[in-house]
Amino acid sequence: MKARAKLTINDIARMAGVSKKTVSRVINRSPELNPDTRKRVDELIAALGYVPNPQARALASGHNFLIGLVHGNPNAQTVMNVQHGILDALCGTEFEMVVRPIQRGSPALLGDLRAFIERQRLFGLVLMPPLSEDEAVAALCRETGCRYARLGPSGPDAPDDMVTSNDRAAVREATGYLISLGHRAIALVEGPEDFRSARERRAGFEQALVEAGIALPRSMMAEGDYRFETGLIAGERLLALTQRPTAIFCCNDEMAAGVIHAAGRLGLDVPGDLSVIGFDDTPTAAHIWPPLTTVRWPIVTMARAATLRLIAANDRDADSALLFPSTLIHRASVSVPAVLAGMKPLLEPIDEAR
Amino acid sequence: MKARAKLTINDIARMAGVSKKTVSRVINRSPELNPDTRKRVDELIAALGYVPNPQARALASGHNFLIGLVHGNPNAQTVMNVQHGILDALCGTEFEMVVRPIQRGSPALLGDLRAFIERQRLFGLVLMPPLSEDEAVAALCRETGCRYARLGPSGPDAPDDMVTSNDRAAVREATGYLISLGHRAIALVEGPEDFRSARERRAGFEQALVEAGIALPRSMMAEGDYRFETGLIAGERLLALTQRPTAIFCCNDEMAAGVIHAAGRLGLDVPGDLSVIGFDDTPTAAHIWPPLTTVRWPIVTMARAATLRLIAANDRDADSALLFPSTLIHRASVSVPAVLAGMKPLLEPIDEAR
DNA sequence: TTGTAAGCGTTATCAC
DNA sequence: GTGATAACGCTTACAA
Repeated sequence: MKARAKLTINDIARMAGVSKKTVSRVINRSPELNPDTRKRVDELIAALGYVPNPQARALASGHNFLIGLVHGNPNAQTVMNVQHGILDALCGTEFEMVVRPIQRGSPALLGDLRAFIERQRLFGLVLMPPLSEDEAVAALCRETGCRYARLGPSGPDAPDDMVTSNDRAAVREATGYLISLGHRAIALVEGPEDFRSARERRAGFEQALVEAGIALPRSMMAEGDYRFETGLIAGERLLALTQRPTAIFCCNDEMAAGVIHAAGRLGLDVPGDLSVIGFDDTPTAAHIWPPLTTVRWPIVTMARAATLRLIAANDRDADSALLFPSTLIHRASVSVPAVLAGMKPLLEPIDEAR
Repeated sequence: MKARAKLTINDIARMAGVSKKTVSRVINRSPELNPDTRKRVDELIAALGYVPNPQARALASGHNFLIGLVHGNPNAQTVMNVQHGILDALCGTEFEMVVRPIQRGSPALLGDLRAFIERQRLFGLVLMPPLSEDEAVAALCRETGCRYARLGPSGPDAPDDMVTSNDRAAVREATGYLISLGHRAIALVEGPEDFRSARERRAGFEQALVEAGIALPRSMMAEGDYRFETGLIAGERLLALTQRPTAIFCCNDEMAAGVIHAAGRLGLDVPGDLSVIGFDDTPTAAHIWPPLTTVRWPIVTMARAATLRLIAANDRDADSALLFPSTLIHRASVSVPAVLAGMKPLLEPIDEAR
């Protein structure tokens, strides 16, 4: 355990009575090696606690044992969750995570990213939305020889190497749940158009309404950008409608919190006067009053899987799942619409999840 | 701009007609250099877009241009804010940020940390609470020659190289505000004892009560650990008291959200029946209903200042402020106690901050 | 003030 | 299978 910082490959080579190249082969798990030699060197390395110097490896091999996380995501909790997943996967390996925020939509994006990759000699990059949806970024990675793993919602336009969750199906289910409770005047607070997640979630919402034969007037759809403030504004507009919605599906939790906020300002009771469902299951969702019914996207698991795939030496390790299921988390922000309260439920009651 | 990845110090040296050592001196801003030579080389470097290879520098010099963020902090938003501040400071420099979570209280902590520092040859470490309060960690940094910057609340036991905010004074002010509104039955939800912030905040609370001559029975103090759930439990206990508090100060926002949650469950109106103040001004604080009055700790600014201090080449840059003021953010979770409502205010009304 | 030579600790090349 | 020897691109002595 002691003096570990001073041990070099030369020490190991000398003590094992082999050349440094052989030790290098052991370290790098080269297939062409006598099993006995490997075992002997491996044991010596373990006994002495030798750890190869990452800087020297980086210089000699041309790539660093660094996984980059580049994000331009507005949601702090999502970024933290992704970091969590990455670090989970990296724990116990020789890799470290380096984080770099980027200005979404900046013209310098590609240049900065290239400089980042080349300068740090990144081993790989984890891309999260909305960057994961940018084909130019993926192309840059391929060109620079930097591996990458993408995280995002599935969908017809999703690349097939992406680690995904099925947002559309999840929202369809959530909306279907509202319908099953008797809601008919259901509004939607959308996310930003340039996020595939926003488009997928809207598609799921629309699909559920179509299947139930419910019309969706334009007035029942409000734009948002995934931030609280836009949820607040959207909520105030929707709740001022003559035909006020009895339920609102929001494309993420922050905006749902904004809608609940708007309801509070107007003196409306949630869920008595208005049911609300969000998406993401951020901590805020559980901490607001009433607790928010929402869709849980298994982002930590997905980030872990993506990272494992990234650092997998062989393709055998990489054949893990690519699609992770989202689940509806039932809390207190949803109920039967007031006009139906006290009446016989239209359908069987829904079991509480978890 | 092109082929920047291929340029080496040798190319620059040859083209500038100097030795590579001279180029190295230019890169490293060595003071002993002919200004003309420096200018000439500098211009060539700029013209060619040459960027020194960080891996080679790391290997040769023994330290990497990496700033580590080690955290065992339970609050995701705080961690994100610190990352924000660090990256702000690092933007435009040659440094990158590498993040590493640690298991707080783990016996392997010091060993892991040492391995991390030595393996990555970290240039410096940003320490946030509660790690910033651990003298053993600071000692380890000194021993390994890794610079460090500490973030945390000021206080009698705070080291004087720490970048601080004055939690005690801020809480004293916040509590004084409650008292000035007429509250007398004021409860406290504490943070974990091993965080100095928790101790300082309690001290500020107690000080305010003492100054106003208000007794603080043990029953009016509830333990918490900075997480929502403990705030919920504390709130339920405090609100079940025969002498129910009319105001509760919570040592952070998450626990305040828990208390508001508990009030909601009991059918109590906030702020009508209960005023609540939190600490941190996380996004959740603004997003819950009612919006939470809270203390804003300038954590992003502090992290930025700490990082600038860390990477400052000369001490001239490091003489920036060490103490950053916190401010009380007035929102809707506080009002005059119900028993006094409608009566003449005891004091002048308080201006809305911001 | 500047240059020369010797590393830093690995991996790559190409013999054996 | 294994081992000399040369990179990798830079910094640090130590000269000049």
